[in-house]
Amino acid sequence: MLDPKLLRENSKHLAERLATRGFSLDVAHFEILEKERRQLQIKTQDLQNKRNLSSKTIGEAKAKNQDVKTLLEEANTLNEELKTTEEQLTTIQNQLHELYLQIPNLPQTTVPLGTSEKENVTIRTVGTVPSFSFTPQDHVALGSKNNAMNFDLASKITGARFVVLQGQLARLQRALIQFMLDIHTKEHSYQEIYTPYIVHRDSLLGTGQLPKFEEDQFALKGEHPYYLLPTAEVSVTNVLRNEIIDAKKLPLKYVCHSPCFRSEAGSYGKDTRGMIRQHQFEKVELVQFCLPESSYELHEALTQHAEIILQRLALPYRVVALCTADLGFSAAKTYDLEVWLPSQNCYREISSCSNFEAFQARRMQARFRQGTNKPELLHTLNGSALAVGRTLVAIMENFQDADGHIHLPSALWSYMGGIKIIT
RNA sequence: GGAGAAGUGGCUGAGCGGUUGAAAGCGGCGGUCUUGAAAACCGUUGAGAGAUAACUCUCUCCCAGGGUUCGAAUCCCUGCUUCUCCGCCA
Repeated sequence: MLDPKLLRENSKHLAERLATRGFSLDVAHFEILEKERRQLQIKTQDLQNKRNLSSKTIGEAKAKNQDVKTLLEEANTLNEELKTTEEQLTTIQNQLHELYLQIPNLPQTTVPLGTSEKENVTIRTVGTVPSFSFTPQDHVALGSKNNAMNFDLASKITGARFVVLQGQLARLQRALIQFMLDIHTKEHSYQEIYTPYIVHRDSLLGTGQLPKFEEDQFALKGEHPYYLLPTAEVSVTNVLRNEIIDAKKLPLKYVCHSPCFRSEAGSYGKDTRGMIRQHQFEKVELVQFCLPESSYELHEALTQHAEIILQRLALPYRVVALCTADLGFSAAKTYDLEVWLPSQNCYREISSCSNFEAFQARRMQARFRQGTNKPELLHTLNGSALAVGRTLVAIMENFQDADGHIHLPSALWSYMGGIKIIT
């Protein structure tokens, strides 16, 4: 959510900045609502004040055993007017709140302008793309050996866009999770955290998945409006919802492994083959809470933390700054990490590292306090480090040999019980 | 799943339906004292919103949402959470 004050004072300017990311704000409509809200609020508060005073008078009169009949009649008339005014105010406040929830974050000033993902800017390219003396297979073909990666089996159990991993591939996925968690906890000093995989509406509202992206979520049937976790960003960021934390404790850094569930509505026909786009996948997520003045510095650092995983795994990748048009709803700035996939002969997203500034914190009322100052909104950051399923795919495809064996990067050997090659 | 109890400020904890935004204690902050610290003493100390050029003033908030009432932290209903007991269970 944007700062309502800022929006009121600068609606035209903000509308221009929002337009760069393809969002059109109806300034006229907004200003009408705001004007109405303001008038109704003043009127309501005035009537409430009168009501409070009159009640006090009645109390005092009663204490002196005076007759309060006329006072009561006056109070009743006042209350009728107050009631309708309050209802009008509530209606308009709700309308405004709905509107606020629909407005995406402002792109930060360094975000490249663009009208489509084609205008994303590559910041750096790391590692060398492998060259093969044979035609490399994709992970689906590689994984079909011994049924180690089995999509038919998954669809028998559940349906399309799920996978069953068996044997050494299942182990490799587990090894990757451990490997990533170890690096972030030991080398980057993140606190490991385990959270529920089911969340309620308020959590999704807090991080910005709702109300706009309802169709991307898996909603659970039952008496509670529960959803499957689309990313640990949701559960971990909401740790500080409605909290005021001591500035001395900042930055707060969490790492969380979780499965992620996405309905992938609207992506029919996209990446239908293989493990790239699934309804369920594993991810290791980094989340940070920090002071506003340090969020951009920490955003760079967090991106580095994700990059280090790719480097240790010897995977070729590039870092891309998303342009205004490609920015996610809640993000002010995002770097995507894209890993090389030989079968597709291109780089594919494996991580997304974003600075949300105060956008999520305002929705969540996540604040900090410095000394005895007034509470202020935190800045939140997060990034995948990494998407585990896609990392598995990248390892299989980049490190295959002519026989279809996978030569594991040395960083994983100890996590695989000494296994260096998956045959 | 069944039966009970409870949810008040950073924490502990009072609070007959009417100057209670809320006693008291702890903690925090400022001060006195002290070479310094501790102790003691004094003062101060919630959040959000609106009006105003400003001093200030007003409104809302005692888990959440409804209701009763001129007036609700206090009464009623629903939900959520926590605790205790029973049942079931990885």
